[in-house]
Amino acid sequence: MKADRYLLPTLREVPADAELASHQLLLRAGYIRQLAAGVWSYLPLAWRVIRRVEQVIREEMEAIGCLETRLPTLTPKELLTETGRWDVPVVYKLSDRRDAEYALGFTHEEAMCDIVRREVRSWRQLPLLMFQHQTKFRDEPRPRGGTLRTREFIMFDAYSFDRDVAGMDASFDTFAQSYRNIFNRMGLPFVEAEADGGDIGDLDNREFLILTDAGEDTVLRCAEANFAANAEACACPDIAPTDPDVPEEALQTVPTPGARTIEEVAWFLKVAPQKLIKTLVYVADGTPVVVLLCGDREVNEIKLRRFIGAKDLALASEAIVESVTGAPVGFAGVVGLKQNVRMIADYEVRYVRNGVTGANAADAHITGVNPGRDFTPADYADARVAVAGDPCPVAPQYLLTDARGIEVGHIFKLGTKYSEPLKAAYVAENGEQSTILMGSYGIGNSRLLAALIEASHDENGIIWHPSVAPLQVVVIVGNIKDEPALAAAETLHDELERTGISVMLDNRDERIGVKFKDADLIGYPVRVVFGKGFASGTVEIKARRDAKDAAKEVTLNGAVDAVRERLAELSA
RNA sequence: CGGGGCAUGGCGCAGCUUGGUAGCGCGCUACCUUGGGGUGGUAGAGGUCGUGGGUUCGAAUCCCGCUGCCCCGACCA
Repeated sequence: MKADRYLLPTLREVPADAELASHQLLLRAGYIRQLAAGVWSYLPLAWRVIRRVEQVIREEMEAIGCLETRLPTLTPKELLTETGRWDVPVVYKLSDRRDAEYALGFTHEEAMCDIVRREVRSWRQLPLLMFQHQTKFRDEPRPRGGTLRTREFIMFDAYSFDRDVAGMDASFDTFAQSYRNIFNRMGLPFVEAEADGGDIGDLDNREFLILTDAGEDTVLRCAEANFAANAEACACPDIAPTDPDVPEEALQTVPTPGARTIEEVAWFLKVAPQKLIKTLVYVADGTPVVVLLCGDREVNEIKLRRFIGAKDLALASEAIVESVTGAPVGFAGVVGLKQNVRMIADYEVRYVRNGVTGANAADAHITGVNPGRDFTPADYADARVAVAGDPCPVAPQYLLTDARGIEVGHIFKLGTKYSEPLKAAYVAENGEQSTILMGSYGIGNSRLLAALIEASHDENGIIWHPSVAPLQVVVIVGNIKDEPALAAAETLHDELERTGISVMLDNRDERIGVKFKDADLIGYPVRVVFGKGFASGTVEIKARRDAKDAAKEVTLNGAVDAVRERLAELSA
């Protein structure tokens, strides 16, 4: 590759719209350009990285016998109607000239399962693993962070089809290990976390994240127990406090004029927020439910919805709150609700002694409230959001710490969630029809582009791992008017390419400082300079991650070997 | 969808308060110069000031509507 014939639109200044380091560097180093909100063009350098990423994944898929396919982007409405996913909010819809309707592919469980239901007959054909690399379309409410969250993005997605649960579990484990191999090969430090499967599937699932402050997700971790979970899915164990027993006080109604929020009531009554029993009214599939939490806690609607088994769950409207409690919003309480509705309390509420709760009447609260004596919830459940400082769910003697993370991969056991409605079945060994069990596995390739940079850059630019770098080596000619140097650099460029090492020859008529700056910005793992030492037969070799002045002189004859050694060392 | 911000040559910005010839730096073109971390100089090219309307003799500037983009939140298969 010759720089004078390449598209290298590097920017000296930071584009105003970019906040994240990865976003700024992708723009400044000439990798991407924006076409619309959440819609990005990949310039030649970025496309090379994407293809490298795809290749690493492809090789790991071949290693586990996962077959590469390419499914359509257009998905007919009828197929998505079979699984009830035509009307999910992120779908881009379009119609043809005969008014037939289609979705732009946002994921491919249905399309992949459709092939299997048509072509797979017998247990002998299972398990079957297939994958593709493809552009997905999702009408994101808010794209952000360059290629971190976009409306059109490149994704690896794989699907497993198994005979039984044991097979599905084995496939899941196979992919989990494959993911570790993939990210390790890219030199990407990652964490595996228990996660919420969203609507895609609610069986076992696991996220692969890289930890960075730029991340959108909060990960809770326990180093001692080697535990990690996405905060939205992290379990909270039911643990009794070790506090000494406190005698129960009598109920007392106290005036709290205008104090509606937890903070206001806690301040007004001079009690700790965790003494307050927060009383929330939800509507689950049309039925009101009262949820109780300690005042310093937030409800985890994902856990709550799952516990109730509801399809829809949302905070009740003001009118419903008033009809359930008989009081304006802000004064709901556990004692003396107007309507008899199901009451679900978070585990912690069980251990509240002499708590405070709304009086179900305007401008009043009740003190001395004790569970068991004054109210009895239908259920105690894990209903709150876990936060840093909470006990670890697997080793409660340790406390969780938090960190931000970018989700780069997610794997799911799907069971029969899609194969059942789509009627994907096979004839088992015993001659009976049986439903196929599925798994699905995704990696956001274009998001990975940003994540790799978040995980590896400095103030001068990107630092690529050789496995994903757009080019392995940049050969810089200090001054192209030095014709022997230029000629020798061209020869080295050709030799390196012949040995299978991708290389950019920076033969532009620029000062050497410009070439150094661009090389650092673009992030080639290894740099070779034809400069001062060339007259005496040497060139300089330096890895991008080395210090500025760490270049080593090698003889021109030894340059190819030296580059190869350096790359091997960087790849380890 | 709620809150905030921005829109002026390719990029970064000033000009707007107080209406009167559209400006700066970088980049780009040509030539000279320089040649180890974005060299210095000379001469150039390039802008319907996001868009529609209104006020005015006159609008980048004042008023109203719309659109686009960014950030926070909601949401996020």
